[in-house]
Amino acid sequence: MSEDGIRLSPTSYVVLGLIHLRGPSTPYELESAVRKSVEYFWTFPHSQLYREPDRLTASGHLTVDQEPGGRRRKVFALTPRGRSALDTWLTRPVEDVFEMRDEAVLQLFFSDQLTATALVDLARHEIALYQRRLDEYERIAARELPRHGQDRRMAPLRLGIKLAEAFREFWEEIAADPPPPTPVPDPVDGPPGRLC
Amino acid sequence: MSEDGIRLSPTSYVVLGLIHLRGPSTPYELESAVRKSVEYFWTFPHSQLYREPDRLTASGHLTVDQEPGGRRRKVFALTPRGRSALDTWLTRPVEDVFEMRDEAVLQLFFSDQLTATALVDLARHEIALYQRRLDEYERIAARELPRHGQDRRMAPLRLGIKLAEAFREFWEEIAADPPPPTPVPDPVDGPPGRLC
DNA sequence: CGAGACATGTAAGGGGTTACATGATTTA
DNA sequence: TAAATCATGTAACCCCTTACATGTCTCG
Repeated sequence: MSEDGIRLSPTSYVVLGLIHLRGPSTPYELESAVRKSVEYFWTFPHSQLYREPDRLTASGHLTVDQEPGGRRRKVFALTPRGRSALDTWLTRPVEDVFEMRDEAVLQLFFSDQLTATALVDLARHEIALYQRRLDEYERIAARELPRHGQDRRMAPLRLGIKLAEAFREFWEEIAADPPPPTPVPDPVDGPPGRLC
Repeated sequence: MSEDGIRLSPTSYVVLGLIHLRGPSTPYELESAVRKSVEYFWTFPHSQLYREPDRLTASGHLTVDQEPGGRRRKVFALTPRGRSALDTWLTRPVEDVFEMRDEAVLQLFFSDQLTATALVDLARHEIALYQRRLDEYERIAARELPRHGQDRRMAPLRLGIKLAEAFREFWEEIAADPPPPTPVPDPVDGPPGRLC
């Protein structure tokens, strides 16, 4: 897709974007920037922040400058090509919408042989998780509000809160009124059910 | 984690779960079952539905029976071990909550140099995507309602609708009232902003 | 100056996506 | 019976995760 070689994944753009915001950075600095920024909606382990800049350097999107002694840190900087890749991406409409890909939801889908109480247990567990998640979000929001107010950097956080609330409400409904399992299909009459 | 060898991913449980629901199945049948069931919240390409059963067979969770002639289809069936893995998974609390991992949200986060109108374009695009998604969900819901009513197999769909609505509303707010870019930090006073 | 924390990487393996490739059935 | 479609798989690559491994600073 890109003229030469590598494919740029969202991870690539996180790296390019953060270096653009911060200026030349070491992987370690990127890691801490991630922790302070996108981590709440896009996590990754630190090893990626060492590997991905190398890839982007090989493809000409970054340059690297390594300290000769001491910690031999690698400082990565944007090249014009990297900058332009970032700009292009920013205005390219994304075709994929979200996917739930939520393991607990998968369990629910396949939960036919679970008793109602077991299901309620799962739901309560999820409620607790989302409540905790919401608490984290609120803490971040409170911390960032004075600096970021309602600017663009805050918007994803508002979305995160919206979504976590939706999940929590969903599981609360399940816990309050656990839906019955799907009746076992009678092989005699009618075609097999659609949602199986 | 499992006693011998392989790690079971959510994909593995989709395969185990569907075979449990349908009985012995070929990958092709699994594919069509996926299309009719979990696909709307957990997609995968058909190649996985050929590879994953092989893995699960190697680990003793499935057995395979291949037709000698014709299409030489492989029919996979649950073993007791596969069945028990499924049961265990069903009651194991999931520790991971959802992650947005939404590329458009990432764009928004890094959209500082975008004009308000360009941002509105992105938002409108997203609104259209989610509207389409919602239409699909409503179509599925209408189709399945008579058979599945309010049972467990329908619950994920309700969640999907809730979430897609949350996304759509979010982008509608962005489009109606595009937030300002984050002010460029003044390097003179104060530490660098948290959300960068 | 020793211990712990901070900082910086590498290696291996796996799961998933993309792409390729071909056999079998149906239909015109 | 040829074309189109349905059906069935394989191969390669790549990103990501997990795990390992080590060096450097800082503070008591």
